[in-house]
Amino acid sequence: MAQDSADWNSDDDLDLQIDNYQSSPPSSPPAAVPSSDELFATLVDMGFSPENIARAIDEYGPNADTVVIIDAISKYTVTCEASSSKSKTIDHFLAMGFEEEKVIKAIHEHGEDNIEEIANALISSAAEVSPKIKEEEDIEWSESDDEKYANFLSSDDEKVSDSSSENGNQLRSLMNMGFSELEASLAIERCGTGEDVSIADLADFICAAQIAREFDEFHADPEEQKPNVKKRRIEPRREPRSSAADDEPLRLPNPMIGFGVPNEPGLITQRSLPAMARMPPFFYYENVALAPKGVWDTISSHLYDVPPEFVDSKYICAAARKRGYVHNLPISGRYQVQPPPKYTISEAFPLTKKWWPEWDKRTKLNCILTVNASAQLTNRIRLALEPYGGEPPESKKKYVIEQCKKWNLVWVGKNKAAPLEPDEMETLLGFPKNHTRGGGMSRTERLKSLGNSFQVDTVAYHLSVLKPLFPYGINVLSLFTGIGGGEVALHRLQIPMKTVVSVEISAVNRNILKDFWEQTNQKGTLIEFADVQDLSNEKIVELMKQFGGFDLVIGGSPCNNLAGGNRVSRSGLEGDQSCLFYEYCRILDVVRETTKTMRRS
DNA sequence: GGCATGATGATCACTTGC
DNA sequence: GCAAGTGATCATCATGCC
Repeated sequence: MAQDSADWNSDDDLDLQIDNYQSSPPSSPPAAVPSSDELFATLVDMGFSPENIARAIDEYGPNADTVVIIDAISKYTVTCEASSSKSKTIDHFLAMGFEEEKVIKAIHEHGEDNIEEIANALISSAAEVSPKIKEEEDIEWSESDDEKYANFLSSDDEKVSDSSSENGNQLRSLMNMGFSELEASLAIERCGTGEDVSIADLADFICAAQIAREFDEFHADPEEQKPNVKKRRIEPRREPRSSAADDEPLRLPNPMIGFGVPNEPGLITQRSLPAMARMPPFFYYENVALAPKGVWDTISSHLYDVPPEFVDSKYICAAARKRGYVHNLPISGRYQVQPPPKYTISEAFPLTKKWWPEWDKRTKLNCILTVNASAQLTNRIRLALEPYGGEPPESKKKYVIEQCKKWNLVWVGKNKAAPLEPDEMETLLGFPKNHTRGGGMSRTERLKSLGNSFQVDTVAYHLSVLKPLFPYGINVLSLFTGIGGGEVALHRLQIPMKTVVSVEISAVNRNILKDFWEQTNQKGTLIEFADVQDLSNEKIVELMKQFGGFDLVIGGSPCNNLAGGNRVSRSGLEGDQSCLFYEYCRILDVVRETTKTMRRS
């Protein structure tokens, strides 16, 4: 089928296509080197404390390499967690947002044990500074919170407006500490006022409320998110949950848009990661959303309790693809790779419009699978429709629509519905046209590999936050690489790949990635391995020492035993292929531990 | 031997009707 | 609230043709 001439990968010449998408700037192109403000905001979004970020930037300078900054923050965090040398009192007040210098001074003046006096001194000090109004951030509040806040304002107007009241003082004090008025008011409303409730308790309450939103920002019942006043800012790592019985099983969101997708409302730009998930490297794991019950609970529990981000790619491109992504990437500052994917079938394949019957209401295709309809089906549909001109009976329409949805057919002639060609699938999935062509791949193998691949635009949208963090390039460990969806995404984002260590069992898929690497004139190093089970811990450490560690561990383990289409062996994570998920966990753990060791030395 | 083709349900989430 | 119906799903395997 001919393609829209404006399509980003529609040129026949592969080199030209590559040039096309290399040179296309992103819609909101980030600076090559992030400003200190951008860096600060991104690191806050990653879950690092503002105090540690400021400390690291102060120590190494605003132009220091991002990796150095993260490294320094990690060290502070480790030190903080271990409470080895730094006073817990200092940590306590640093976590509340006070400046370290003033905290130390207050402790010196009032003694380390006199918490209340230290707090009062710091608050007085903060009040002397000219008021700095912090803009309302994207904090999710339930309707009941809004209602309570409104009631609070209406019923306690006098208290709030009375500058001499305890309530008003506490409100102002909390706002001076950088909390929003809404946060401060809710804390006062829920904790009460008086001598038995200190500013420190209120600040702790707000911090605890932020922690309480760590998990399941989408799914959790607000009633179940009552924060614990005594909850600490940094939680110890929880042991993997042995069964889903302890917690409510993960549920798929509707609409399935994760933390938000371009062109759709409901964007979320803040989340708090479990403490154990915050340390480097970044990881990004993908698999089918519609896995057997309990599978995603298991996956999440083995990946540091990070809740999956479920996204259906139909909200980004013209084909559905329901997937879960577990990652520790920032979610603020995402942008869509350019040019954006075609959003509907008619936009993706404009020539089909001419033949598309009015009674076929589809605007999106279903998920691209690993098998395709036979050419014979096109003939059967033609024979079913031809006797009726343009208006077949309902029974025929129903049969044809059913087959079209089942096999993802598009209209390419009068009464002629045909399966997608591999290059059309490449377009839908965000790959360069002919990406899977050659390399010794048969048509059947192309279909299988494409059916198993990432939707590049979706993955690129998630990975786009790495662009300002790695202006000088990134080291990637790519597990279950397939045809290189992650690498194509990074390339389309124009994030230089310094090193890619790829592990992929299929020889033809490895050839595809190698071809892509050469065709796109990558300057970095590509190393390919065949089997994750052969990638020993020692080898991983050796590679990391050779290349200076990995910044990103990306991959989607086999879904064969999870996918709904498997009628033979849908046996879950313990299946012959899908059990390789545990290899991803093993390797990620080794990378994390080695990263920690390397950065301490 | 390589490849295309077609037959083979189960599971899950969601909708609908009562 | 519950049961039945509906639709979607990164698949596997045997068979026949070239």
